[in-house]
Amino acid sequence: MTDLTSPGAATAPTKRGRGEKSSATIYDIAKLAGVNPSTVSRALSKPGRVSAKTQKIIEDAAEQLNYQVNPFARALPTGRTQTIGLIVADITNPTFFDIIRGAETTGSARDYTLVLAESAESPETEVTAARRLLSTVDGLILASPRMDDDHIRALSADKPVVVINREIEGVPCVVPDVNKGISEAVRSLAANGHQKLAYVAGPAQSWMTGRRWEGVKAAAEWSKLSAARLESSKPTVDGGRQVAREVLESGATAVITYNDLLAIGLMQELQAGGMRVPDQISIVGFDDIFGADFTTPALTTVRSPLGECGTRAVTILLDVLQGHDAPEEAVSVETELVVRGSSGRLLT
Amino acid sequence: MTDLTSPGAATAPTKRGRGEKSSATIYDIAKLAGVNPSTVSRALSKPGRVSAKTQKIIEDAAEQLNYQVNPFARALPTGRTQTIGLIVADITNPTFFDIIRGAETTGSARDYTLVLAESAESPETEVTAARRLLSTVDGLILASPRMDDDHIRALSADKPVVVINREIEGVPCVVPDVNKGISEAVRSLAANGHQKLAYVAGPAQSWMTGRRWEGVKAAAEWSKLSAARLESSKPTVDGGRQVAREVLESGATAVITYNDLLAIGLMQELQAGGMRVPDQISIVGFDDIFGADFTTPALTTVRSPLGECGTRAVTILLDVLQGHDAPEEAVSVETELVVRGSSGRLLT
DNA sequence: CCATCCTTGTCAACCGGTTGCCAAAAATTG
DNA sequence: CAATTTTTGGCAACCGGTTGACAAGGATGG
Repeated sequence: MTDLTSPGAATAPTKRGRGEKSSATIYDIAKLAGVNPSTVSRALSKPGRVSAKTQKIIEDAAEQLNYQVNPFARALPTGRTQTIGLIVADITNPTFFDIIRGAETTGSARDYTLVLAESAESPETEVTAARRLLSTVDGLILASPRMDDDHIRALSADKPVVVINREIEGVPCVVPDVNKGISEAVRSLAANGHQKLAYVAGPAQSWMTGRRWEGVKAAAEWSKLSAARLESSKPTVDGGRQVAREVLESGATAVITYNDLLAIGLMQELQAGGMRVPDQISIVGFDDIFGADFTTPALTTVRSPLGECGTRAVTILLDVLQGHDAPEEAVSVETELVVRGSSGRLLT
Repeated sequence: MTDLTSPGAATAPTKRGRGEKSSATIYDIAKLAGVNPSTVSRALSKPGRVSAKTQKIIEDAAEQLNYQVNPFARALPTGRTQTIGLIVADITNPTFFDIIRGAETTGSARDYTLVLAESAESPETEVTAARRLLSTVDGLILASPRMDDDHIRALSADKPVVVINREIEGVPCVVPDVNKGISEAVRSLAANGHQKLAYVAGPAQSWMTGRRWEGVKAAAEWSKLSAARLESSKPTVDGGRQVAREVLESGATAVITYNDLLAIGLMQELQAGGMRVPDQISIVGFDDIFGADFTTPALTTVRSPLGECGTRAVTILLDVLQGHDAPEEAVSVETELVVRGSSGRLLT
């Protein structure tokens, strides 16, 4: 365990005259070990470039001085910062929590630090934030970016960029393959006697909302169900409540929503209006966010492995940084239906 | 809007021979403006040190070259990075989501970038992460830290540190004042005819769990209720389910839990066992996390303004960085009872 | 035993800013 | 108009590493 209490009082680095504790530099080590600073640099970062003997001496000295590289001094000539940036559209949206966590954990395991920024759903803010981050990180991950393809390609030309939840020609992407999960959902609904399906769409600028609708449409066709597309005002609990009336009017007995928040809001509003879920209407959400199982009944949902998306994105990014090639095709991660209580047999 | 497409082809900075786009330096600007690099540096960072005329010339040149400072080059001599670190105990714990968001938003507004790390509830990991971050950020925020006071003080001696959700002598802290919220909760329960109260505690190493218990005990005494303390295995939904039996056996008709997750798990388990909430038992959570209103009935809870904690912590940190003094006392933010459906009159 | 090659450490330049010190230029004052 | 003070810009050192070029030292081979 790192010992924080001993500032190495014996052979203090002593740089600033005052009592300030400043960390040791490679020059301090060099002096202590009796070699040239550049040798220290090599010993510490170029394995094999220095004889085992000197290596040992230098490492001991470094240890004794409690040396830590100054990341900025290193970054200046090399450009490498051991840092990756992550930009999410909305920090409050739980969809991103898992992505953040996956990215942080994976990065951390490979000694990279995560730098986080939010675009607040604004394409302009996103571009600005991306530009700002790009200069200080080794690579960038964009989760559900709102800016247009060209901007992303421009960033990508500068430094490695990986995109989550969207496919962009020429940029490595990690995208949940919605088809599997959706067909499971639709098949399950069909098996339970449903015939009229509704899809509640998300925001127009989200690439995913269209993708999911296509999946639903195709699966419904295959299972010989009818499918109607309804629009929501915003992809939140509130938005879900607001679309409830439309859902009822559509006559659908099963609803798949763009995301879980919509599903939860919709369910709350329908239940408040006296509808029984799932007896009278089945509701299936999307993503399996935190809290999806807090509802009564618990929400059936198509799980997107968001955490894995974060993990994969970081992995790809770090691989690219190490000189590997990025996957040509978008990397797809599997989705699956999680059956809970909000969907089931129709009991009219 | 930032124009990403024009790399300034006309007067390209031209540094690396190859087609690589490297951004312009102050030397490029100096040449273009016909002044010394140091003058450029001053014009760009020391307002007033340079005559208005030269200032203008330099700014124009910078604009034309699409100049951006190199943060590392600046950080090297100054130590300033325009960056703050945030360490949370558990990224998956929704309690921290709001803190993260508050911190990111506030920092961003004052042109600071947020660097995020997780300790995975381990004191050792936390110390390591803190050490690693500390060297690259201007200041550090520790949310519900798990390491001991001395380690925190050691960090604090190095660079400004602000702690959230814990009080430590000599370190600026932001702590929700639980008393107001708790007394509201207990008074409300007493008014609803409850007499036996139980408190479900959280993890022992959490400073907050004790604090909350004391609040509950004091408020119960004041309102002439009995209060029993029960232990949970872990502060999660699962932990809540596991403690349900004990709660029943305690004979309490009202429960206050260390956090919302426990409350939600507890409620699910009790309901699964046939108990009616709130008719037979009232449940009050803590924090008002995302999803607390997804349950049926929606959870009554003592809201901790976590987002505000993040905001306040960043504000204090940046103030300190600007030379202001840190508040002597721990800054306390108000908690309040949010009455929803899970608490109410006892109907036996 | 000397020529040759490989290993290993040193020198010095460089990354891109910041800043103390000084002198030239401008402004103020008598 | 000269003397003095205040601005303003330039010089050069420095932050703490990295790295190409090179030479000294050691091992190997003929």
